[in-house]
Amino acid sequence: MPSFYQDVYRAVRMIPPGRVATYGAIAAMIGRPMDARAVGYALRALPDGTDVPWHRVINAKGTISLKDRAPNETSCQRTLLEREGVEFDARNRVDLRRHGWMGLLPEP
DNA sequence: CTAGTGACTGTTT
DNA sequence: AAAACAGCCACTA
Repeated sequence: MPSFYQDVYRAVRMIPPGRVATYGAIAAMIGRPMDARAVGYALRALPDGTDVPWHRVINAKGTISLKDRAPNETSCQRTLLEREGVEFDARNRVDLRRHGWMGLLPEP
């Protein structure tokens, strides 16, 4: 099992409720500032029913990815975030200035 | 090993 | 503001 996946999952798990983190933030948190893409890949392979709150991970623009994959899934993610307390604007975008969670603690 | 792909990002048109 | 380009990393064929 690649440690990269475990690192990503661990970082996502420590995201507090009501907050969202960008792929870049997760990548930087695990010590790889330019691995945002790989982070997305790791989350993509994540199975349903996992303990990892993958719905709290969004792209840097504050929008939900997967737009070209399945509108159903994106809607589910938006609903989950709203339930957590995250507010979306008219364009389905999150205000990262308010809900954007900065790792605050870089891992050694 | 090389080549192609992708839940990304920052810079440049 | 939106679209295009290039860069980085992990995975698959």
